[in-house]
Amino acid sequence: MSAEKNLTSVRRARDTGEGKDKAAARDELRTAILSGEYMPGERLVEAQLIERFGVSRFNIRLALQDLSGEGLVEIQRNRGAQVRKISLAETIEITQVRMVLEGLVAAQAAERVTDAQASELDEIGLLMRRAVESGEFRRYSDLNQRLHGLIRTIAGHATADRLIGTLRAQLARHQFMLSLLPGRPQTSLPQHERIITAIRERDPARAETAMREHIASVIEVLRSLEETGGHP
Amino acid sequence: MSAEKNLTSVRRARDTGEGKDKAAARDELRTAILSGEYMPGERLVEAQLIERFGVSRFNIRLALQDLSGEGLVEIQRNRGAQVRKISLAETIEITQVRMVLEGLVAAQAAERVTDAQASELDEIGLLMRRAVESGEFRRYSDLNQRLHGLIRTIAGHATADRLIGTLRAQLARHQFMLSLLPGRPQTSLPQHERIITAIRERDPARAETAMREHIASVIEVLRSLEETGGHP
DNA sequence: CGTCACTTCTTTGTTGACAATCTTGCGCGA
DNA sequence: TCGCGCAAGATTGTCAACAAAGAAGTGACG
Repeated sequence: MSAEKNLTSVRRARDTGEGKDKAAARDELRTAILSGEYMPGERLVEAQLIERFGVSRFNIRLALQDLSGEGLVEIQRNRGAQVRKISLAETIEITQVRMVLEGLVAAQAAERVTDAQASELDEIGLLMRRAVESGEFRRYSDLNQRLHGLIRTIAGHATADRLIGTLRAQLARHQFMLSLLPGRPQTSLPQHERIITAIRERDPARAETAMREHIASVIEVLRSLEETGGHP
Repeated sequence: MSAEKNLTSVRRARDTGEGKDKAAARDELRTAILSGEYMPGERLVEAQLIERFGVSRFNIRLALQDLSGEGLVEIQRNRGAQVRKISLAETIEITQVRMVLEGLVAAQAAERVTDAQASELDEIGLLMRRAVESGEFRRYSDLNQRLHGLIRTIAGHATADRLIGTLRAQLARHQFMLSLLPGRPQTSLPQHERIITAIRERDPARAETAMREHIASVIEVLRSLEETGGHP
C-alpha cells in the first residue's frame, strides 16, 4: 500500500531537492490540519503521526518544524506540538495583512494583465454572478478562490504570493465560515466585479482600492463578531 | 570560553521554551550572516559551524532549517546550506511588500499613539534633522531604524511586525548601502517628518500615505539601479 | 475527603554511528 | 593537451538507541 506513495515521493524529492519523506509528511499533515481533521489545540503526538503516515520519527519532527514555521503548528519544548489556536484578534491582524498584500498584488496585476487574462477574469466574474443568482454558494466560494488565485498569477509577485499563501492557510477554517454568512455573497459580488473591472482597465490604483475595500468588509464582519462574542 | 555562553543560552532556553542550543546557534549564525561575515552564495558547512559555535550537529541543522524559513539561507538536498543570494528584482519585491506592511503599521500607529509616544516621535524627528544638518549619516541611519521601530511598537501589530522583521533581515545588506547614497537624507528627512506629523495628529490615512511614499522613493532608487546595471 | 509527595509511564530531546550522495583529484586514452 | 571515467574523500541524510523531561496515577497523611 505504501509502494506507490514511496515512489512518487522519491520522485518529487529528486526534483525539488527536499527530504524524500519529510515533504510528503508535511504536505499530508498540513492537508489534514486544514481539512479540520485535527482541531486547534489538539496535540500532535509523534508516535501517532508515525503510525498514520508511515514515516520515520525523524522526518515527522522535521515536518512539524516546517509547519511550525508556517504558523499552523505550535511547538513547546518537551511538551510536543499542537495545532495552533488562532484568536479572533489575531484573525483580524492576519486579514489586515492580507488586505494590504492582496491590494499590492491587485495593483501589479492591473499593470501586467494580458488580453487573454483579462477575458479569463471576465469569465470568472460572469460565473460568479450566475452562481450567486442561483444560490450555489459552494460554487461561489470556489470561484472566489479561483479569482484571487488568478489575480496572483497575473501579478507574478512571488514574494507577496508566498506570504499570502501562508496567511490564507492559517485562516482556512475561518474563511470557510465567513463565506457562508447570510448576505455575504450579495455584498462581495459587486466588490469582486469592481476588482475585475479595474484590473481589466489596467488601473492599478483603482484595483488596489477595490481589493482593499473588499477585504476591509471582511474585517468589518470579523470586528462585529468580536463584539457579539462570536468566539473562534 | 564557552562556559558563560552555555549558561546564558541554557537560561534563555528555559524561559522561551526553545531548544537550548538551537536558538543560540540560530541567533549567532543570523547575526554573522547579517554582519556580512558570510557572503551571499557562501556555503555553510555543518562541520565548520559545529566548530565555530560549539553546538552539536543536530542543533546546527535545526538552526539552518530555521534560517531557511526566514529566507536568509537556502538548503539544497545533499548539497547543504548556503547564504541565499537576493537579486535586485527580488529586493524590489521585498521592499514593495515592506511598503504596504509598514503603511498598515503606520496607520494603526496613528490610531493608537499616546501623548507620551507622540513626543517621543517628535524627539526622534528633531534628532534626525540635527543629524542631517551636521552630516552624521551613520547616526541618521540609526535614528531611522529607531523611528521605524518605535512606530511598530506603537502600532502593536504583532503579525505585521514579525513579517517586517524577517523582510528587513533579508535586505540588511542592501539597506546599509542605500542610506549612504548621496542626497538620500535630504530626500528622506522631510518624508520622515511627514510620517511623524501624521501619526502625531492621529490621521491614519495620511500616516499610511506618508509611509508608503517614503518607501516608494526607496523603490524608485532600486529601479534606477536596475537600469544602470548596479548589480546586487 | 482533599492534598501533597512519590513513583511510574508516556512523550520528547539528543547523540553517535552508519548510509547515501556529491565533489574532487587522478589516471588513462585519444 | 584535453576530455572522460573512476575512485577516494568530504559532506549531508537517516536511523535507532539512549537520556531527560513532563504527565498521570497512587497512596499516605492531615
